[in-house]
Amino acid sequence: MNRDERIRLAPMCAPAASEDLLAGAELLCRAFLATPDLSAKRGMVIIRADAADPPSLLITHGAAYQSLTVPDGRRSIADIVLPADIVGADHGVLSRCGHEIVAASAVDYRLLTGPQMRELIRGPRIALRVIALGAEARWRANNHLSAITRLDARGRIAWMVLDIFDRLRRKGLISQLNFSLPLTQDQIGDYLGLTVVHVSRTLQRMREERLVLVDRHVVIIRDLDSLRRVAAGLATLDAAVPKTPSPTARRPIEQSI
Amino acid sequence: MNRDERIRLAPMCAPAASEDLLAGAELLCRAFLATPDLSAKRGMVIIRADAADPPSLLITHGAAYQSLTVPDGRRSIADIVLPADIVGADHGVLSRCGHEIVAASAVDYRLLTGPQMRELIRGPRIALRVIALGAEARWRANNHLSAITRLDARGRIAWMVLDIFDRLRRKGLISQLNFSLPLTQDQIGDYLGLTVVHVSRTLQRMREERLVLVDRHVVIIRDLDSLRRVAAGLATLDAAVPKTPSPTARRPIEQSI
DNA sequence: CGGCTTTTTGATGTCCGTCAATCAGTGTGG
DNA sequence: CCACACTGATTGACGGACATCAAAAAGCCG
Repeated sequence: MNRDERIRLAPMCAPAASEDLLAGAELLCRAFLATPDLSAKRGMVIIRADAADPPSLLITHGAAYQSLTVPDGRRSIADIVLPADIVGADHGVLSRCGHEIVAASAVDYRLLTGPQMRELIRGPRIALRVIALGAEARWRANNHLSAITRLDARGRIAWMVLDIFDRLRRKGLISQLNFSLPLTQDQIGDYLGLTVVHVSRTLQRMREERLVLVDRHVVIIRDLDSLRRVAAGLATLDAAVPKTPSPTARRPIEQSI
Repeated sequence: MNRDERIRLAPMCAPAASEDLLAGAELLCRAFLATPDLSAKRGMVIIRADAADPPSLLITHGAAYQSLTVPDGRRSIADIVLPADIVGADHGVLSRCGHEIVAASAVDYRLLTGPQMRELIRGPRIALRVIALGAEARWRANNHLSAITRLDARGRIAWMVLDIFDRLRRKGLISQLNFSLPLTQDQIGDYLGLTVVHVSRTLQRMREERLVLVDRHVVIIRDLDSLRRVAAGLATLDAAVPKTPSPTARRPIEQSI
Protein backbone atom coordinates (compact mmCIF):
# COMPACT_ATOMS: atom_id res chain seq x y z
CA MET A 1 0.00 0.00 0.00
CA ASN A 2 1.50 3.32 -1.03
CA ARG A 3 1.13 6.62 0.68
CA ASP A 4 -1.71 7.82 -1.52
CA GLU A 5 -3.78 4.81 -0.72
CA ARG A 6 -3.05 5.00 2.94
CA ILE A 7 -4.17 8.57 3.36
CA ARG A 8 -7.30 7.68 1.45
CA LEU A 9 -8.10 4.72 3.63
CA ALA A 10 -9.76 6.36 6.56
CA PRO A 11 -9.82 9.68 8.34
CA MET A 12 -7.78 8.88 11.38
CA CYS A 13 -8.28 11.06 14.32
CA ALA A 14 -5.68 13.52 15.52
CA PRO A 15 -3.57 11.98 18.28
CA ALA A 16 -3.91 15.14 20.33
CA ALA A 17 -7.68 14.72 20.44
CA SER A 18 -8.00 10.97 20.52
CA GLU A 19 -8.41 10.56 24.24
CA ASP A 20 -11.32 12.96 24.54
CA LEU A 21 -12.70 11.62 21.32
CA LEU A 22 -12.80 8.08 22.59
CA ALA A 23 -14.45 9.21 25.77
CA GLY A 24 -17.00 11.14 23.74
CA ALA A 25 -17.73 8.13 21.56
CA GLU A 26 -18.28 6.07 24.64
CA LEU A 27 -20.57 8.63 26.24
CA LEU A 28 -22.64 9.11 23.10
CA CYS A 29 -22.97 5.40 22.56
CA ARG A 30 -24.09 4.93 26.13
CA ALA A 31 -26.68 7.68 25.75
CA PHE A 32 -28.09 5.88 22.74
CA LEU A 33 -28.16 2.55 24.50
CA ALA A 34 -30.10 4.04 27.38
CA THR A 35 -33.03 4.65 25.04
CA PRO A 36 -35.61 2.00 24.16
CA ASP A 37 -34.92 -0.42 21.35
CA LEU A 38 -36.94 0.48 18.25
CA SER A 39 -37.35 -1.30 14.97
CA ALA A 40 -38.47 -0.62 11.44
CA LYS A 41 -39.45 -2.95 8.65
CA ARG A 42 -37.81 -2.97 5.27
CA GLY A 43 -38.83 0.06 3.23
CA MET A 44 -40.06 2.13 6.12
CA VAL A 45 -39.06 5.76 6.35
CA ILE A 46 -37.36 6.18 9.70
CA ILE A 47 -36.77 9.92 9.41
CA ARG A 48 -38.75 11.94 6.93
CA ALA A 49 -37.12 14.64 4.83
CA ASP A 50 -39.41 17.29 6.20
CA ALA A 51 -39.37 16.13 9.81
CA ALA A 52 -39.13 19.12 12.13
CA ASP A 53 -36.26 18.91 14.61
CA PRO A 54 -35.04 15.56 13.31
CA PRO A 55 -33.60 13.00 15.76
CA SER A 56 -30.32 11.10 15.60
CA LEU A 57 -30.09 7.35 15.26
CA LEU A 58 -27.78 4.57 16.23
CA ILE A 59 -28.34 1.53 14.04
CA THR A 60 -27.89 -1.64 16.04
CA HIS A 61 -29.01 -4.17 13.49
CA GLY A 62 -29.74 -4.13 9.78
CA ALA A 63 -28.99 -1.44 7.24
CA ALA A 64 -30.57 1.78 6.05
CA TYR A 65 -29.90 4.38 3.44
CA GLN A 66 -30.08 8.12 3.20
CA SER A 67 -32.01 9.28 0.20
CA LEU A 68 -32.91 12.47 -1.57
CA THR A 69 -35.78 12.78 -4.00
CA VAL A 70 -35.19 15.28 -6.77
CA PRO A 71 -38.05 17.36 -8.15
CA ASP A 72 -38.66 15.18 -11.19
CA GLY A 73 -39.36 12.21 -8.94
CA ARG A 74 -36.06 10.43 -9.31
CA ARG A 75 -34.29 9.26 -6.24
CA SER A 76 -30.67 9.54 -5.31
CA ILE A 77 -29.11 7.61 -2.47
CA ALA A 78 -26.44 9.60 -0.72
CA ASP A 79 -25.17 7.15 1.83
CA ILE A 80 -25.56 3.66 3.16
CA VAL A 81 -25.86 3.18 6.89
CA LEU A 82 -24.48 0.02 8.44
CA PRO A 83 -24.81 -1.53 11.89
CA ALA A 84 -23.07 0.50 14.59
CA ASP A 85 -23.28 3.62 12.46
CA ILE A 86 -24.71 6.81 13.86
CA VAL A 87 -26.92 8.79 11.51
CA GLY A 88 -27.41 12.51 11.71
CA ALA A 89 -25.55 13.18 14.89
CA ASP A 90 -25.64 16.78 13.75
CA HIS A 91 -29.39 16.85 13.25
CA GLY A 92 -29.71 18.64 16.54
CA VAL A 93 -28.52 21.88 15.00
CA LEU A 94 -30.79 21.69 11.97
CA SER A 95 -34.46 22.44 11.77
CA ARG A 96 -34.87 20.10 8.81
CA CYS A 97 -32.46 17.52 7.54
CA GLY A 98 -33.57 17.57 3.90
CA HIS A 99 -33.15 13.87 3.24
CA GLU A 100 -34.91 10.79 4.47
CA ILE A 101 -33.52 7.77 6.22
CA VAL A 102 -35.09 4.56 4.94
CA ALA A 103 -34.69 1.04 6.27
CA ALA A 104 -33.01 -1.13 3.63
CA SER A 105 -33.73 -4.27 5.61
CA ALA A 106 -35.42 -4.88 8.91
CA VAL A 107 -33.65 -2.48 11.22
CA ASP A 108 -33.21 -2.17 14.96
CA TYR A 109 -32.16 1.20 16.20
CA ARG A 110 -31.97 3.62 19.09
CA LEU A 111 -33.10 7.21 18.85
CA LEU A 112 -32.11 10.44 20.51
CA THR A 113 -34.39 13.39 19.87
CA GLY A 114 -33.25 16.81 18.77
CA PRO A 115 -33.53 18.32 22.25
CA GLN A 116 -31.71 15.35 23.76
CA MET A 117 -28.87 15.70 21.28
CA ARG A 118 -28.62 19.43 21.89
CA GLU A 119 -28.30 18.72 25.58
CA LEU A 120 -25.65 16.08 24.99
CA ILE A 121 -23.42 18.19 22.78
CA ARG A 122 -23.06 20.71 25.54
CA GLY A 123 -20.52 18.25 26.83
CA PRO A 124 -17.23 19.00 25.05
CA ARG A 125 -16.25 15.37 24.60
CA ILE A 126 -19.51 14.43 22.98
CA ALA A 127 -19.32 17.56 20.85
CA LEU A 128 -15.89 16.44 19.72
CA ARG A 129 -17.28 13.06 18.80
CA VAL A 130 -20.12 14.62 16.82
CA ILE A 131 -17.64 16.78 14.94
CA ALA A 132 -15.57 13.69 14.16
CA LEU A 133 -18.64 11.84 12.92
CA GLY A 134 -19.42 14.74 10.63
CA ALA A 135 -15.86 14.81 9.34
CA GLU A 136 -15.95 11.12 8.60
CA ALA A 137 -19.28 11.38 6.82
CA ARG A 138 -17.93 14.15 4.66
CA TRP A 139 -14.81 12.22 3.90
CA ARG A 140 -16.98 9.38 2.72
CA ALA A 141 -19.18 11.68 0.68
CA ASN A 142 -16.09 12.98 -1.08
CA ASN A 143 -14.96 9.52 -1.98
CA HIS A 144 -18.42 8.67 -3.20
CA LEU A 145 -18.37 11.74 -5.38
CA SER A 146 -14.96 10.92 -6.66
CA ALA A 147 -15.96 7.36 -7.48
CA ILE A 148 -19.00 8.49 -9.41
CA THR A 149 -17.26 11.17 -11.39
CA ARG A 150 -14.16 9.19 -12.23
CA LEU A 151 -15.15 5.55 -12.60
CA ASP A 152 -17.29 3.60 -15.03
CA ALA A 153 -20.03 1.22 -13.94
CA ARG A 154 -17.63 -1.61 -13.19
CA GLY A 155 -15.35 0.61 -11.15
CA ARG A 156 -18.24 2.12 -9.22
CA ILE A 157 -19.61 -1.24 -8.22
CA ALA A 158 -16.16 -2.42 -7.23
CA TRP A 159 -15.72 0.73 -5.18
CA MET A 160 -19.07 0.30 -3.45
CA VAL A 161 -18.44 -3.32 -2.57
CA LEU A 162 -15.00 -2.54 -1.20
CA ASP A 163 -16.17 0.50 0.71
CA ILE A 164 -18.83 -1.49 2.50
CA PHE A 165 -16.51 -4.42 2.94
CA ASP A 166 -13.86 -2.26 4.56
CA ARG A 167 -16.35 -0.52 6.79
CA LEU A 168 -17.79 -3.78 8.04
CA ARG A 169 -14.37 -5.21 8.57
CA ARG A 170 -13.13 -2.17 10.45
CA LYS A 171 -16.07 -2.56 12.78
CA GLY A 172 -15.14 -6.18 13.26
CA LEU A 173 -18.49 -7.33 11.90
CA ILE A 174 -17.00 -9.66 9.30
CA SER A 175 -13.77 -11.50 8.81
CA GLN A 176 -14.56 -13.41 5.64
CA LEU A 177 -14.83 -12.26 2.07
CA ASN A 178 -18.60 -12.33 2.09
CA PHE A 179 -21.29 -10.27 3.71
CA SER A 180 -24.89 -9.30 3.40
CA LEU A 181 -25.88 -6.21 1.43
CA PRO A 182 -29.61 -5.60 1.71
CA LEU A 183 -29.95 -3.40 -1.36
CA THR A 184 -31.91 -4.11 -4.51
CA GLN A 185 -30.21 -3.46 -7.83
CA ASP A 186 -32.50 -0.53 -8.18
CA GLN A 187 -31.13 0.99 -4.99
CA ILE A 188 -27.56 0.22 -6.01
CA GLY A 189 -28.29 2.12 -9.19
CA ASP A 190 -29.57 5.11 -7.27
CA TYR A 191 -26.48 5.02 -5.09
CA LEU A 192 -24.04 4.85 -7.99
CA GLY A 193 -25.86 6.92 -10.56
CA LEU A 194 -26.70 4.02 -12.88
CA THR A 195 -29.90 2.42 -14.10
CA VAL A 196 -31.13 -0.94 -12.84
CA VAL A 197 -30.60 -2.44 -16.24
CA HIS A 198 -26.99 -1.43 -16.37
CA VAL A 199 -26.36 -2.54 -12.80
CA SER A 200 -27.76 -5.94 -13.65
CA ARG A 201 -25.59 -6.30 -16.73
CA THR A 202 -22.46 -5.09 -14.99
CA LEU A 203 -22.94 -7.36 -11.98
CA GLN A 204 -23.33 -10.26 -14.33
CA ARG A 205 -20.16 -9.38 -16.17
CA MET A 206 -18.24 -9.07 -12.91
CA ARG A 207 -19.60 -12.43 -11.86
CA GLU A 208 -18.33 -14.00 -15.09
CA GLU A 209 -14.98 -12.31 -14.56
CA ARG A 210 -14.87 -13.91 -11.12
CA LEU A 211 -14.37 -10.54 -9.50
CA VAL A 212 -17.32 -10.45 -7.17
CA LEU A 213 -20.63 -12.20 -6.82
CA VAL A 214 -23.63 -10.12 -5.85
CA ASP A 215 -26.71 -12.24 -5.71
CA ARG A 216 -29.90 -11.25 -4.08
CA HIS A 217 -28.60 -9.69 -0.85
CA VAL A 218 -25.36 -11.57 -0.50
CA VAL A 219 -21.96 -10.37 -1.65
CA ILE A 220 -19.04 -12.74 -2.13
CA ILE A 221 -15.71 -11.26 -3.10
CA ARG A 222 -13.88 -13.64 -5.40
CA ASP A 223 -10.77 -11.67 -6.23
CA LEU A 224 -10.03 -8.95 -3.74
CA ASP A 225 -6.86 -7.68 -5.38
CA SER A 226 -8.35 -7.31 -8.83
CA LEU A 227 -11.38 -5.70 -7.32
CA ARG A 228 -9.19 -3.11 -5.64
CA ARG A 229 -7.47 -2.42 -8.91
CA VAL A 230 -10.78 -1.98 -10.68
CA ALA A 231 -11.98 0.39 -7.99
CA ALA A 232 -8.78 2.37 -8.28
CA GLY A 233 -9.61 3.13 -11.88
CA LEU A 234 -6.64 1.37 -13.39
CA ALA A 235 -8.51 -1.80 -14.01
CA THR A 236 -8.67 -3.72 -17.29
CA LEU A 237 -9.08 -7.29 -16.19
CA ASP A 238 -6.90 -8.45 -19.07
CA ALA A 239 -4.00 -6.75 -17.35
CA ALA A 240 -2.68 -4.55 -20.15
CA VAL A 241 -0.62 -1.48 -19.44
CA PRO A 242 -2.94 0.93 -17.63
CA LYS A 243 -1.54 3.90 -19.55
CA THR A 244 1.17 5.75 -17.68
CA PRO A 245 -0.25 7.85 -14.82
CA SER A 246 -0.63 10.91 -17.02
CA PRO A 247 2.89 12.31 -17.33
CA THR A 248 1.40 15.61 -18.38
CA ALA A 249 -0.97 15.70 -15.43
CA ARG A 250 -1.78 19.29 -14.65
CA ARG A 251 -0.70 19.44 -11.05
CA PRO A 252 -1.05 22.68 -9.10
CA ILE A 253 2.07 24.33 -7.82
CA GLU A 254 3.19 22.66 -4.63
CA GLN A 255 3.41 24.78 -1.53
CA SER A 256 3.27 23.53 1.96
CA ILE A 257 1.21 25.76 4.14
CA MET B 1 -41.70 27.95 -4.39
CA ASN B 2 -43.23 24.71 -3.19
CA ARG B 3 -42.42 22.85 -0.04
CA ASP B 4 -40.00 20.46 -1.69
CA GLU B 5 -37.94 23.28 -3.03
CA ARG B 6 -37.98 25.14 0.21
CA ILE B 7 -36.65 22.32 2.30
CA ARG B 8 -33.96 21.81 -0.29
CA LEU B 9 -32.93 25.43 -0.24
CA ALA B 10 -30.68 25.55 2.76
CA PRO B 11 -30.17 23.74 6.02
CA MET B 12 -31.69 26.18 8.41
CA CYS B 13 -30.61 25.95 11.95
CA ALA B 14 -32.84 24.67 14.68
CA PRO B 15 -34.55 27.56 16.46
CA ALA B 16 -33.69 26.04 19.80
CA ALA B 17 -30.00 26.26 19.04
CA SER B 18 -29.87 29.41 16.99
CA GLU B 19 -28.84 31.77 19.72
CA ASP B 20 -25.80 29.79 20.81
CA LEU B 21 -25.06 29.06 17.19
CA LEU B 22 -24.93 32.71 16.27
CA ALA B 23 -22.71 33.44 19.23
CA GLY B 24 -20.45 30.57 18.19
CA ALA B 25 -20.23 31.86 14.64
CA GLU B 26 -19.29 35.25 15.95
CA LEU B 27 -16.63 33.85 18.26
CA LEU B 28 -15.10 31.63 15.62
CA CYS B 29 -15.06 34.41 13.09
CA ARG B 30 -13.36 36.71 15.56
CA ALA B 31 -10.75 34.05 16.32
CA PHE B 32 -9.96 33.85 12.63
CA LEU B 33 -9.76 37.59 12.23
CA ALA B 34 -7.28 37.80 15.09
CA THR B 35 -4.76 35.86 13.00
CA PRO B 36 -2.49 37.46 10.39
CA ASP B 37 -3.78 37.98 6.88
CA LEU B 38 -2.27 35.43 4.50
CA SER B 39 -2.52 35.10 0.77
CA ALA B 40 -1.97 32.52 -1.94
CA LYS B 41 -1.60 32.90 -5.67
CA ARG B 42 -3.79 31.14 -8.17
CA GLY B 43 -3.00 27.45 -8.37
CA MET B 44 -1.17 27.25 -5.07
CA VAL B 45 -1.94 24.39 -2.73
CA ILE B 46 -3.02 25.95 0.53
CA ILE B 47 -3.46 22.71 2.46
CA ARG B 48 -1.83 19.55 1.20
CA ALA B 49 -3.65 16.24 1.25
CA ASP B 50 -0.99 14.67 3.43
CA ALA B 51 -0.51 17.61 5.75
CA ALA B 52 -0.21 16.42 9.32
CA ASP B 53 -2.62 18.09 11.73
CA PRO B 54 -4.21 20.24 9.03
CA PRO B 55 -5.34 23.78 9.88
CA SER B 56 -8.70 25.45 9.26
CA LEU B 57 -9.17 28.41 6.97
CA LEU B 58 -11.42 31.38 6.63
CA ILE B 59 -11.38 32.68 3.07
CA THR B 60 -11.64 36.45 3.07
CA HIS B 61 -11.12 37.11 -0.61
CA GLY B 62 -11.03 34.99 -3.76
CA ALA B 63 -12.06 31.38 -4.23
CA ALA B 64 -10.53 27.97 -3.70
CA TYR B 65 -11.51 24.40 -4.30
CA GLN B 66 -11.16 21.16 -2.48
CA SER B 67 -9.71 18.43 -4.64
CA LEU B 68 -8.96 14.75 -4.49
CA THR B 69 -6.54 13.03 -6.81
CA VAL B 70 -7.45 9.46 -7.63
CA PRO B 71 -4.76 6.83 -8.12
CA ASP B 72 -4.82 6.96 -11.91
CA GLY B 73 -3.88 10.63 -11.83
CA ARG B 74 -7.29 12.06 -12.52
CA ARG B 75 -8.58 14.79 -10.32
CA SER B 76 -11.96 15.26 -8.79
CA ILE B 77 -13.11 18.51 -7.25
CA ALA B 78 -15.36 17.94 -4.26
CA ASP B 79 -16.28 21.46 -3.31
CA ILE B 80 -15.86 25.08 -4.20
CA VAL B 81 -14.95 27.50 -1.46
CA LEU B 82 -16.20 31.07 -1.68
CA PRO B 83 -15.37 34.24 0.23
CA ALA B 84 -16.55 34.12 3.86
CA ASP B 85 -16.53 30.33 3.79
CA ILE B 86 -14.74 28.37 6.44
CA VAL B 87 -12.86 25.31 5.24
CA GLY B 88 -12.15 22.31 7.35
CA ALA B 89 -13.41 23.57 10.65
CA ASP B 90 -13.34 19.92 11.66
CA HIS B 91 -9.73 19.41 10.66
CA GLY B 92 -8.76 19.71 14.28
CA VAL B 93 -10.03 16.22 14.99
CA LEU B 94 -8.31 14.60 12.01
CA SER B 95 -4.70 13.69 11.65
CA ARG B 96 -4.92 13.99 7.87
CA CYS B 97 -7.63 15.57 5.82
CA GLY B 98 -7.16 13.47 2.67
CA HIS B 99 -7.86 16.22 0.19
CA GLU B 100 -6.09 19.37 -0.81
CA ILE B 101 -7.29 22.92 -0.79
CA VAL B 102 -6.13 24.80 -3.85
CA ALA B 103 -6.49 28.49 -4.63
CA ALA B 104 -8.69 28.94 -7.69
CA SER B 105 -7.81 32.61 -7.91
CA ALA B 106 -5.62 34.84 -5.83
CA VAL B 107 -6.85 34.20 -2.32
CA ASP B 108 -6.63 36.02 0.98
CA TYR B 109 -7.28 33.94 4.03
CA ARG B 110 -6.85 33.51 7.75
CA LEU B 111 -5.62 30.34 9.32
CA LEU B 112 -6.14 28.60 12.65
CA THR B 113 -3.84 25.68 13.34
CA GLY B 114 -5.00 22.27 14.50
CA PRO B 115 -4.06 22.91 18.13
CA GLN B 116 -5.73 26.31 18.05
CA MET B 117 -8.94 24.79 16.69
CA ARG B 118 -8.88 22.06 19.29
CA GLU B 119 -8.61 24.67 21.96
CA LEU B 120 -11.47 26.70 20.49
CA ILE B 121 -13.92 23.84 20.20
CA ARG B 122 -13.70 23.26 23.91
CA GLY B 123 -16.10 26.16 24.03
CA PRO B 124 -19.59 24.72 23.55
CA ARG B 125 -20.83 27.55 21.36
CA ILE B 126 -17.93 27.29 18.95
CA ALA B 127 -18.32 23.51 18.96
CA LEU B 128 -21.94 24.00 18.00
CA ARG B 129 -20.89 26.26 15.15
CA VAL B 130 -18.36 23.72 13.92
CA ILE B 131 -21.01 21.01 13.97
CA ALA B 132 -23.33 23.25 12.00
CA LEU B 133 -20.61 23.97 9.46
CA GLY B 134 -20.08 20.25 9.03
CA ALA B 135 -23.80 19.66 8.62
CA GLU B 136 -24.03 22.33 5.98
CA ALA B 137 -21.04 20.97 4.09
CA ARG B 138 -22.58 17.53 4.08
CA TRP B 139 -25.88 18.89 2.94
CA ARG B 140 -24.10 20.51 0.03
CA ALA B 141 -22.15 17.35 -0.74
CA ASN B 142 -25.43 15.45 -0.94
CA ASN B 143 -26.87 17.91 -3.40
CA HIS B 144 -23.71 17.79 -5.44
CA LEU B 145 -23.99 14.02 -5.57
CA SER B 146 -27.60 14.18 -6.46
CA ALA B 147 -26.93 16.66 -9.25
CA ILE B 148 -24.20 14.52 -10.74
CA THR B 149 -26.11 11.28 -10.60
CA ARG B 150 -29.43 12.64 -11.82
CA LEU B 151 -28.68 15.43 -14.30
CA ASP B 152 -27.09 15.62 -17.72
CA ALA B 153 -24.33 18.05 -18.60
CA ARG B 154 -26.70 20.96 -19.13
CA GLY B 155 -28.48 20.32 -15.85
CA ARG B 156 -25.25 19.96 -13.94
CA ILE B 157 -23.89 23.24 -15.18
CA ALA B 158 -27.17 24.96 -14.44
CA TRP B 159 -27.10 23.48 -10.97
CA MET B 160 -23.53 24.61 -10.35
CA VAL B 161 -24.18 28.14 -11.50
CA LEU B 162 -27.29 28.42 -9.38
CA ASP B 163 -25.67 26.87 -6.35
CA ILE B 164 -22.84 29.38 -6.40
CA PHE B 165 -25.21 32.18 -7.27
CA ASP B 166 -27.43 31.41 -4.30
CA ARG B 167 -24.52 31.04 -1.94
CA LEU B 168 -23.05 34.37 -2.95
CA ARG B 169 -26.41 36.05 -2.72
CA ARG B 170 -27.16 34.60 0.68
CA LYS B 171 -23.88 36.04 1.90
CA GLY B 172 -24.89 39.38 0.46
CA LEU B 173 -21.88 39.41 -1.86
CA ILE B 174 -23.91 40.01 -5.01
CA SER B 175 -27.26 41.46 -5.87
CA GLN B 176 -27.12 41.28 -9.66
CA LEU B 177 -27.40 38.33 -11.99
CA ASN B 178 -23.68 38.21 -12.64
CA PHE B 179 -20.67 37.25 -10.63
CA SER B 180 -17.12 36.05 -10.97
CA LEU B 181 -16.34 32.35 -11.05
CA PRO B 182 -12.59 31.80 -11.12
CA LEU B 183 -12.66 28.27 -12.50
CA THR B 184 -11.30 27.03 -15.80
CA GLN B 185 -13.52 24.77 -17.87
CA ASP B 186 -11.17 22.01 -16.96
CA GLN B 187 -11.90 22.56 -13.27
CA ILE B 188 -15.61 22.83 -13.93
CA GLY B 189 -15.35 19.46 -15.62
CA ASP B 190 -13.61 17.94 -12.63
CA TYR B 191 -16.27 19.37 -10.37
CA LEU B 192 -19.17 18.05 -12.43
CA GLY B 193 -17.72 14.81 -13.70
CA LEU B 194 -17.42 15.93 -17.33
CA THR B 195 -14.56 16.42 -19.74
CA VAL B 196 -13.30 19.85 -20.75
CA VAL B 197 -14.49 19.27 -24.27
CA HIS B 198 -18.00 18.55 -23.21
CA VAL B 199 -18.08 21.47 -20.79
CA SER B 200 -17.00 23.78 -23.58
CA ARG B 201 -19.67 22.52 -25.94
CA THR B 202 -22.40 22.60 -23.34
CA LEU B 203 -21.53 26.11 -22.19
CA GLN B 204 -21.69 27.22 -25.76
CA ARG B 205 -25.07 25.68 -26.25
CA MET B 206 -26.41 27.30 -23.09
CA ARG B 207 -25.05 30.59 -24.30
CA GLU B 208 -26.93 30.20 -27.57
CA GLU B 209 -30.05 29.28 -25.67
CA ARG B 210 -29.64 32.52 -23.70
CA LEU B 211 -29.72 30.60 -20.44
CA VAL B 212 -26.42 31.64 -19.00
CA LEU B 213 -23.19 33.12 -20.22
CA VAL B 214 -19.97 31.73 -18.78
CA ASP B 215 -17.02 33.43 -20.34
CA ARG B 216 -13.56 33.33 -18.97
CA HIS B 217 -14.21 33.89 -15.28
CA VAL B 218 -17.43 35.80 -15.49
CA VAL B 219 -20.91 34.35 -15.20
CA ILE B 220 -23.98 36.23 -16.40
CA ILE B 221 -27.33 34.63 -15.82
CA ARG B 222 -29.66 35.46 -18.70
CA ASP B 223 -32.76 33.52 -17.79
CA LEU B 224 -32.93 32.66 -14.12
CA ASP B 225 -36.28 30.86 -14.25
CA SER B 226 -35.39 28.59 -17.12
CA LEU B 227 -32.06 27.92 -15.51
CA ARG B 228 -33.79 26.77 -12.34
CA ARG B 229 -36.01 24.51 -14.34
CA VAL B 230 -33.05 22.99 -16.11
CA ALA B 231 -31.28 22.42 -12.82
CA ALA B 232 -34.39 20.79 -11.40
CA GLY B 233 -34.15 18.14 -14.06
CA LEU B 234 -37.42 18.91 -15.76
CA ALA B 235 -35.83 21.09 -18.35
CA THR B 236 -36.31 20.83 -22.10
CA LEU B 237 -35.87 24.40 -23.29
CA ASP B 238 -38.53 23.86 -25.93
CA ALA B 239 -41.02 23.60 -23.09
CA ALA B 240 -42.65 20.27 -23.91
CA VAL B 241 -44.44 18.28 -21.29
CA PRO B 242 -41.79 17.19 -18.79
CA LYS B 243 -43.34 13.74 -18.46
CA THR B 244 -45.61 13.42 -15.45
CA PRO B 245 -43.63 13.15 -12.18
CA SER B 246 -43.56 9.37 -12.36
CA PRO B 247 -47.01 8.28 -11.23
CA THR B 248 -45.62 4.85 -10.59
CA ALA B 249 -42.70 6.20 -8.56
CA ARG B 250 -41.60 3.59 -6.10
CA ARG B 251 -41.97 5.48 -2.88
CA PRO B 252 -41.15 3.77 0.41
CA ILE B 253 -43.92 3.26 2.88
CA GLU B 254 -44.59 6.44 4.77
CA GLN B 255 -44.14 6.34 8.50
CA SER B 256 -43.51 9.32 10.67
CA ILE B 257 -40.96 8.56 13.30
C1' DC C 1 7.16 37.81 -30.62
C1' DG C 2 7.37 32.93 -28.55
C1' DG C 3 5.75 29.95 -25.13
C1' DC C 4 2.21 28.94 -22.19
C1' DT C 5 -2.55 27.80 -20.75
C1' DT C 6 -7.28 27.73 -21.93
C1' DT C 7 -10.96 27.27 -25.21
C1' DT C 8 -12.89 25.65 -29.41
C1' DT C 9 -13.93 22.48 -33.21
C1' DG C 10 -14.44 18.11 -35.78
C1' DA C 11 -14.54 13.17 -36.36
C1' DT C 12 -15.34 8.83 -34.35
C1' DG C 13 -16.48 5.45 -31.04
C1' DT C 14 -18.64 3.57 -26.79
C1' DC C 15 -20.71 3.33 -22.48
C1' DC C 16 -24.87 3.70 -20.72
C1' DG C 17 -29.92 5.02 -20.83
C1' DT C 18 -34.47 3.96 -22.65
C1' DC C 19 -38.10 0.98 -24.05
C1' DA C 20 -40.19 -3.33 -23.83
C1' DA C 21 -40.74 -7.93 -22.85
C1' DT C 22 -39.74 -12.05 -20.23
C1' DC C 23 -38.61 -14.61 -16.18
C1' DA C 24 -37.92 -15.90 -11.31
C1' DG C 25 -39.22 -15.46 -6.54
C1' DT C 26 -42.60 -14.27 -2.90
C1' DG C 27 -46.63 -13.67 -0.86
C1' DT C 28 -51.94 -13.59 -0.91
C1' DG C 29 -56.30 -15.19 -0.92
C1' DG C 30 -59.98 -18.01 -2.79
C1' DC D 1 -53.14 -26.03 -3.96
C1' DC D 2 -53.01 -23.13 -7.62
C1' DA D 3 -54.24 -18.65 -9.88
C1' DC D 4 -53.01 -14.02 -9.21
C1' DA D 5 -50.58 -10.02 -8.24
C1' DC D 6 -46.33 -7.86 -7.37
C1' DT D 7 -41.58 -6.92 -6.83
C1' DG D 8 -36.99 -7.74 -8.45
C1' DA D 9 -33.81 -9.51 -12.00
C1' DT D 10 -32.69 -10.44 -16.70
C1' DT D 11 -32.34 -9.88 -21.81
C1' DG D 12 -32.37 -7.71 -26.39
C1' DA D 13 -32.64 -3.90 -29.63
C1' DC D 14 -31.69 0.75 -30.36
C1' DG D 15 -30.31 5.48 -29.82
C1' DG D 16 -27.99 9.24 -27.69
C1' DA D 17 -25.06 11.65 -24.54
C1' DC D 18 -20.63 11.87 -23.53
C1' DA D 19 -15.53 10.41 -23.92
C1' DT D 20 -11.51 10.22 -26.67
C1' DC D 21 -8.22 11.72 -30.01
C1' DA D 22 -6.23 15.34 -32.52
C1' DA D 23 -5.42 19.83 -33.92
C1' DA D 24 -6.21 24.55 -34.30
C1' DA D 25 -7.46 28.95 -32.46
C1' DA D 26 -7.53 32.37 -28.92
C1' DG D 27 -5.92 34.56 -24.71
C1' DC D 28 -2.36 35.63 -21.63
C1' DC D 29 2.32 36.90 -19.96
C1' DG D 30 7.21 37.60 -19.87
